[in-house]
Amino acid sequence: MGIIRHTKSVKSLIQAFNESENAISVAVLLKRFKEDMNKTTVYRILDRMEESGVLHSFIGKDGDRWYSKYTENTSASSTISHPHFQCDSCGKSECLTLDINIPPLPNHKVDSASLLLIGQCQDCLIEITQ
Amino acid sequence: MGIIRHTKSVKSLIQAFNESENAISVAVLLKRFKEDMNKTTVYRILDRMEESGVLHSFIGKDGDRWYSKYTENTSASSTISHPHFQCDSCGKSECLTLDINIPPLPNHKVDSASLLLIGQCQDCLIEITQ
DNA sequence: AATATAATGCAACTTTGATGCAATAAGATA
DNA sequence: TATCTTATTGCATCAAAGTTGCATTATATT
Ligand SMILES: [Mn+2]
Ligand SMILES: [Mn+2]
Ligand SMILES: [Zn+2]
Ligand SMILES: [Zn+2]
Repeated sequence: MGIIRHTKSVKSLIQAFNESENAISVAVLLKRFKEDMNKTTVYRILDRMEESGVLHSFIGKDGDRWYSKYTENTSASSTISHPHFQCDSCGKSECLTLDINIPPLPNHKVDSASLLLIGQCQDCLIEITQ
Repeated sequence: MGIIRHTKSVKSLIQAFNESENAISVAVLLKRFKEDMNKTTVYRILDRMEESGVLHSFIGKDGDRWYSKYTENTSASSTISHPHFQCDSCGKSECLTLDINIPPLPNHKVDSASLLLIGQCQDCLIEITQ
């Protein structure tokens, strides 16, 4: 196991996540840093940041991967990972602190869960109302 | 909107789903029918079968798509679609009739959910115990 | 400053899935 | 049964997403 170096590229990624309230999809990150670094580099930095526990990832409604930094709320919420929300209108995804109870599942051992709620986010609800 | 023809290829797919208790991933279907039909045909038949309401699909833990036929239990379980289970050991996925309650989410409108429980299936639990 | 090696860029490659179009075959009609 | 209509398929081609090997570069340590 090696040390993670604080390179220019790594700093850019960290900044992007610090500036964002919500999760960021790989597709968006690749576009955003297209001029600054190779796509291979983006993928590899995300891998490292997740492995080192700075970020976590989840699968969006269309099977695409999203990354988000950990916060006090989303960090150790439970053994089973916290749920996420993805907006059907604008596509953005957020980490949720919502506590979803998983009833016991006979004849199975449930270790984790990928819980994605889908609908309209606050911004998009306001837009519709107006 | 046209009529869905009961072709040789369509029959093969229907048979595959009728013979299977669990969901089947696109990857597995492509391999299984590699000799029998073009991959484009597999994709197109799955699209049609889902659109016509014979099958439904969901996203697996690695972002890959799975298909399964509807049953009395999984059909109209609720507005929010029923949960699924994917085994971390053997990779297979199943539809669940388990009822998972989603608490109200302030400032959001939740229309559907993608709920995937991950762990060990019955077969794999037995294997470990022995 | 010199060194060790983690990180990056680049090219090549694989995988997955979509698309346009000509050929085929299912099902309806006569 | 023969004919007809068009839904479906095969095939070639393409695009997007992601991976890998390796030479080069940049970071952190001494
Ligand atoms: Mn999260
Ligand atoms: Mn199902
Ligand atoms: Zn929105
Ligand atoms: Zn299993």
